[in-house]
Amino acid sequence: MGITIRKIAKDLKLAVSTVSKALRDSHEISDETKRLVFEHARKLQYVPNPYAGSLKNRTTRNIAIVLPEVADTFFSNAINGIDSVAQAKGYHVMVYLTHESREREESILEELRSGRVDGILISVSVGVKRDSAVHARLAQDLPLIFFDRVCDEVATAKVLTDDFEASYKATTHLISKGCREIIFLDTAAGLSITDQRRSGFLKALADHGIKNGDRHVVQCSEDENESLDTIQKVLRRKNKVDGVIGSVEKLAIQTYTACHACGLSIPRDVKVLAFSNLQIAALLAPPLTTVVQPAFEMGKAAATLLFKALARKVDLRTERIVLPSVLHERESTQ
Amino acid sequence: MGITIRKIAKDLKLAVSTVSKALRDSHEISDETKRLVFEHARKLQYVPNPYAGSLKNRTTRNIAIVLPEVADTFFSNAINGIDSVAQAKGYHVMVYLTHESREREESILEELRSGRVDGILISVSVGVKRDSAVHARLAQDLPLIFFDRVCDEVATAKVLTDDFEASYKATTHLISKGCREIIFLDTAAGLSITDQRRSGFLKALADHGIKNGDRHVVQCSEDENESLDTIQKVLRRKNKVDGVIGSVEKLAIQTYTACHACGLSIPRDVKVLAFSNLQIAALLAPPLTTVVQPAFEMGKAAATLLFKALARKVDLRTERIVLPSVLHERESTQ
DNA sequence: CTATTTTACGAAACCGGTTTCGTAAATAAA
DNA sequence: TTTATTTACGAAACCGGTTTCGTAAAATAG
Repeated sequence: MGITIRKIAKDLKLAVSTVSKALRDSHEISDETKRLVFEHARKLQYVPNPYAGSLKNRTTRNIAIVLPEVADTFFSNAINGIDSVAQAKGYHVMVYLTHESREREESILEELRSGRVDGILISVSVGVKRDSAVHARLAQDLPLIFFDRVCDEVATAKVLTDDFEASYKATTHLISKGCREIIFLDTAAGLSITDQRRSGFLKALADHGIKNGDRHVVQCSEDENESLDTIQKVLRRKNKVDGVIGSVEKLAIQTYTACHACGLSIPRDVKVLAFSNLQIAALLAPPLTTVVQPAFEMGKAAATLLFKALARKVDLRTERIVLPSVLHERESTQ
Repeated sequence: MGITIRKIAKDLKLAVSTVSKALRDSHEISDETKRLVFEHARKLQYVPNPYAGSLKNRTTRNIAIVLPEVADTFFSNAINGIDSVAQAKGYHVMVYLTHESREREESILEELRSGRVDGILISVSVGVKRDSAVHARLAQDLPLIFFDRVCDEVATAKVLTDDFEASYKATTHLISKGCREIIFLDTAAGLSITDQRRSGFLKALADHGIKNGDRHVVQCSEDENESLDTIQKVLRRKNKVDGVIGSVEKLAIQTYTACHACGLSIPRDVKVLAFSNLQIAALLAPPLTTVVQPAFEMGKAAATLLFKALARKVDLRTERIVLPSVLHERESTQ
């Protein structure tokens, strides 16, 4: 059992309330008494129980990050951004991994209605609908902010990148390099971000006179092997693919693996480009052209917004922040 | 304000204690009453406040992971391993990033004595002494388990890899490939793991008749640019370096960058090998030979141990788990 | 010097659960 | 039928803080 405020009160023959007030530096307490209390608290190495007071003022100084996975450079950098703000504000970060399971995500959110955290930052998993009732209800109970992967139709704050524009630019880049038979590797379920990226892709194709854009979109699986298989089949088909866009990081890696397996040379046979935050993209064979999202900044922006909401300084329902991605041209699209 | 047990009691004209017991399926309550309570709780979407009861039975179902950073494949995979166990046990995971700052780590640990979490899994940052008093004291207050980077002299559980042996093997591998002028890139401060790895390296050199092993150890900086600079200088020195071992992942990446900058060919001019969990090591130019730690399993083992401790089924002071690393030979050491 | 205000502190309620203990009613044992 | 034991529930204390409110003593005003 740790040191409590009552132990200090007893030792000093003071009332608990006096000690509590002294520690909170209340004007009701004399400087002399405060000194005594602080000194004794320090001697006993008193650390207040965070959840005791939390009951009364219903605030835990905990926030939750809910995301598909942590072994992904975008997400881990976003966590860094969030953590940088949280640490500065004296908040604690709880991490919840959904592993791209809608069911798991929903049960986690259900649990978070309990008051374990004061607010939530979330990047939804595949399979979550854009008007998810679970997310909508949670957003009414406590501050909820979407970052990157959002539920468009849930009325709360969103922190995004310019996915449509970035994808349009990336596609144009491939076209300018001479690609005509470009494949857009899509994720299994409709993620908000890949929807945007696909739209940008299709618009670019259309604007450059490439017909039947839909034919260029390939649905991949969540299962790694299955997905790898799909990509290989596509690369081997008759009308030769000369460009590939990976809509998420994983697919870029799989594309490289698939090209190696099919004996295709990047960028000679096929040019590859991906949405990815891999720091070592430049060290790959060959260096990979990437659309890099400002992951750290997005996390930071989302967290900053959350703390504003906790201070009731903003109405989350109308907040929407869009940060720009950057295209890094490298050898894979030379 | 959420739904409380008192609200349910009032609605049903029962005592709070009755509702509490009913919800916990106490034998003191009749099946009929339980049914009523459960039904009403469900209708009201009651979610118990986790910290209310936590006051009485001093348990939060929260555990903390304290680590240097999350944007690192070893750590993010370890988190996955920990999370897999925690989720299964119904525990919640708090993540604390130290960013390799001893001061920050210590202040975090100090805060964790408050009862915010039931136990701690930690991989210490550089600069933490092997007999850190802060860590030792915390280990007395609540279950603390070191994983990977440990404080040898703090008497509590440790989950490690066979760093000495793995490094010995890795060095032998380089020697067998003809390397004589092998450089061991060490981290700035003495981490337990790099100490072990350095020892294994030196032992292998000695066993193969290479004198003055210490001359082969190069201290790198925590600062990325500074470290890169150091590596480049080493690569350019007169008695040509023909092998490099990166003791941590970051250094491997920097070595690649440095070789590119110096115009050195891997593996022709210099063979490179690193302790790294990068999944895409095989896609680098050239594919990197790595010593891979069982990150996920280590996290899992550490978490499992923690839950055993929470169930008072083990004495952490004597626990020590060592898992094997695996050497993946690739082109960088061909 | 009395009346009023301020200062400094204590008693107790409260937050939302859990747990102990007491007890009326129902059931079983004698 | 009387006594002993269960059964099913309620009252209240408790966990460790915060906060409200009441009040002696000290300071200030009149």
